[in-house]
Amino acid sequence: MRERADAARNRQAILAAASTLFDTADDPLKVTMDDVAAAAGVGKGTLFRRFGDRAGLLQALFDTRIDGLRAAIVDGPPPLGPGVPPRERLLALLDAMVQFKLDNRRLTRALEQTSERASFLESPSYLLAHALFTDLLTDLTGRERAAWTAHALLSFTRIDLLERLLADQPWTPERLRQEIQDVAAGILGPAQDQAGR
Amino acid sequence: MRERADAARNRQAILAAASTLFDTADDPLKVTMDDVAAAAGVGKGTLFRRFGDRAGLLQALFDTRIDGLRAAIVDGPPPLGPGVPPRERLLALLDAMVQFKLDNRRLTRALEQTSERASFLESPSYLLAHALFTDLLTDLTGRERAAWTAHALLSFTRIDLLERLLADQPWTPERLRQEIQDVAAGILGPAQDQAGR
DNA sequence: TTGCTAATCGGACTACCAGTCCGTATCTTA
DNA sequence: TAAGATACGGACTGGTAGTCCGATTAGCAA
Repeated sequence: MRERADAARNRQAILAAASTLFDTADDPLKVTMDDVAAAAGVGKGTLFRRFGDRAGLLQALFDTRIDGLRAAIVDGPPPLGPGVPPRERLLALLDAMVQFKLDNRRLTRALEQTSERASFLESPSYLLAHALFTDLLTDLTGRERAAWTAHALLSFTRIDLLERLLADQPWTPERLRQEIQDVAAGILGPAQDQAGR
Repeated sequence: MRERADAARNRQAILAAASTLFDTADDPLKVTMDDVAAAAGVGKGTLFRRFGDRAGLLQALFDTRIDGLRAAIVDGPPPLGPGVPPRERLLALLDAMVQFKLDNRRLTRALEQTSERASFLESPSYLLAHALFTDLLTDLTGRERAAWTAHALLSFTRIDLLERLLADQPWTPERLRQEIQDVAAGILGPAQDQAGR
């Protein structure tokens, strides 16, 4: 059955209000569900009925924002899309993820630090990224090492680490991205194709 | 002025009780400060006066446990102690840290997931490890890249990542440690001197 | 031993927040 | 337009970190 008109309207109002709140707040962890409900002009019950819990709301917000990137990866043009040599594609994907998280840093922080129990290592977006990375890595490092190497690369994109680095004086986003690329390139091995290891 | 006898006694009682509680609990995040106070046979006020807050208690516990490792690093024998070539020492240190965190996994989990505001990236033990790693890396990768590379290596030791991997069927602690060593070796670049060891 | 003072004790109390509940209001469809 | 299904909202619950302050006790001097 379709969602009732008022329900759909409220869903949008909540997403819009939450989007602004989390982006604006200095500390997104301090944005409460009451804040969101109030800003959306909606009761608390409505908020929870729509999104289940805090993590659900954050994931929904994150999903709408990351959709463009996901599309670009699934069937976009190079270097993110399919049909690119694994090594290049992995580096491009990693860079795109870093960029995305920095562009959405407050929301990302809220998301990665909210889910305590099922850490963000279990979240749909992480699982998806890990599956894709593992697949691409299988060609480069062999099946054995692919899974762990994928985790290793993804661990560079944790928002607390990224933000911590940017808080240090000499780091700019550009320099950070470049260094991540360098280290990642080291993990992937020399550019020349070497069969297995 | 020295700490009063009853205060010192209570500090020990609290540390002992908390140690047991955090190690025993399935989910150390569910151990409350009330639990600790009750188990130690002490009032809540006493607990907070001694350790400031939850993070302070956890850090104090962690510090007592890690002290042996710290001593081994500062002036112990090879391969952890000083006087070892940077590359070897870094790999040994990394492995020791992984091992330590796994041996103390519940406490480590409580610690790394408790400090929300000042994430564990600001904790004394992380800062110490990062400083040491950066120093050793300066010889290997140059000053420029040392700081970031240190973060990259340390990101492999996050307890949620380690535990997540161990939860997957095929991973044993030994295999995990070996894979971490392999990837870390890749980051550090090929060994300069003779092959094999 | 006795008495004095400052440090310490303990548990009731506050503040805060995620998530629930249920009587009321609104939408949908026939 | 009326009935039933769905959604609304905000008062309420439960649970936790951290505070407060009157009662207690250690440490010390006489």
